[in-house]
Amino acid sequence: MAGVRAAQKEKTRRALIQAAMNQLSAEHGYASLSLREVAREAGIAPTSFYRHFQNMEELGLTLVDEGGLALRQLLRQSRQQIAKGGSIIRSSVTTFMEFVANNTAIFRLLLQEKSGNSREFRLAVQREVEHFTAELVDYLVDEQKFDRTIAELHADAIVRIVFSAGADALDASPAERKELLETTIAQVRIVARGAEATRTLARSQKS
Amino acid sequence: MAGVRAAQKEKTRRALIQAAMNQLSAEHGYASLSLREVAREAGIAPTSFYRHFQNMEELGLTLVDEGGLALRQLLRQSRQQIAKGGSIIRSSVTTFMEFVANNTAIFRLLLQEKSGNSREFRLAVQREVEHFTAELVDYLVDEQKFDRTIAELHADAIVRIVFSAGADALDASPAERKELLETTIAQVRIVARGAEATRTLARSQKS
DNA sequence: AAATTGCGTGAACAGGCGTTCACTGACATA
DNA sequence: TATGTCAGTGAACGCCTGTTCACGCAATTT
Repeated sequence: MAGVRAAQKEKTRRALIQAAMNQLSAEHGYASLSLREVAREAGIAPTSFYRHFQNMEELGLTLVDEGGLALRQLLRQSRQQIAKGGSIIRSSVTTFMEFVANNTAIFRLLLQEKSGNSREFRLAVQREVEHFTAELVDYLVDEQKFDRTIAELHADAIVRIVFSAGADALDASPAERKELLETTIAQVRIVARGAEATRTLARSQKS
Repeated sequence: MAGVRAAQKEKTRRALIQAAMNQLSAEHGYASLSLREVAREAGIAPTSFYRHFQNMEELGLTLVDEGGLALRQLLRQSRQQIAKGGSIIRSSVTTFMEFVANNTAIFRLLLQEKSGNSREFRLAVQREVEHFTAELVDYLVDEQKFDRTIAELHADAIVRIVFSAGADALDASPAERKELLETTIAQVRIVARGAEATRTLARSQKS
């Protein structure tokens, strides 16, 4: 009843997930990931893989899920920093970029599969990103009193810019990353100013 | 001296490129593209492949080159239409989205390899995108009299947004694409307004 | 204590892969 | 007309792949 058995199973499951993570890199993407190699790295026989996942695809979707979870944790972390005061934009973008730097493999997976081969994968990643955007929209509506229509455009634009910059950061040196960070912050500010101007415009047309 | 031989060689070379294009799809990405399958579709023996390319990688880079070239030509064409009058932003974004809709395979390749496995690929795609951005910067500086610093931020932000929207368009239905187009146009306008506001701000600080 | 469950195994399979090699035969050159 | 070039070939290679199967054996249940 101690569940020694179940614990051992979970342990090898984690080993498989970790092995897959380790094998993911810039040169060796998910598509060219083999069941046998993953099993080898996890230290089990290829056949045992099937005790835990039906497919490599199922493993992959698990990775995407875990990546999304990590991203959401990041968001929460970022919001706490905002509460302490300081520039909302700077602290959010900085946190995001730190995540990218510290979780290269998982972010690369998310990006790859965002425009990747499997429809199910793409939808899974898209869901994660939408979640991200939705929280930003709520923030803009609640805290900054934007119209929902403008806030949606605004948030979507920011997410697109920041994710795209994150992608570039993967290949960048620390110095380049620093520059990329500042550029991105400046761009997000431009969008914020543009959204503000658009709001003013809408108001003047309304009256 | 008629060059019958050279013509035939070029023809099979094109057949190989076309075959690779045909095999590229949402489900079957470049990474899982096999020399033998490409040769089969091109109607030649696997061994003959080596008469034209040293690697699959070399073929892939050719695809990226051709894709980028096509995209740039299209946009230049679009800019000529602009000269005839009409909204710069609308016509550019529309042209871009039409390209994406009509060249799904090649655009998907560009996106995949932008965050893909091979460093050389990534750099090749990055070069294409930078080329793209550079042309936009020049336009903003020459025609719209922006400072180069602001123009660079501005152009980079636009390219990030538009490419990201293009990626989403790949999976979208015609109706969704229409909506995506309008959203993107609105976002680009927001960025334009933000850049304008930023320029005004910079001027008032200077004086 | 006996019976059952289920994770991990090693052998075996058919099939795909990239790449080499010596060769053919149509075209180009002299 | 004789000679050379070179795109295309088919067989063969060693290697890696996903998946099946029956089996052992420790944890669990009865």
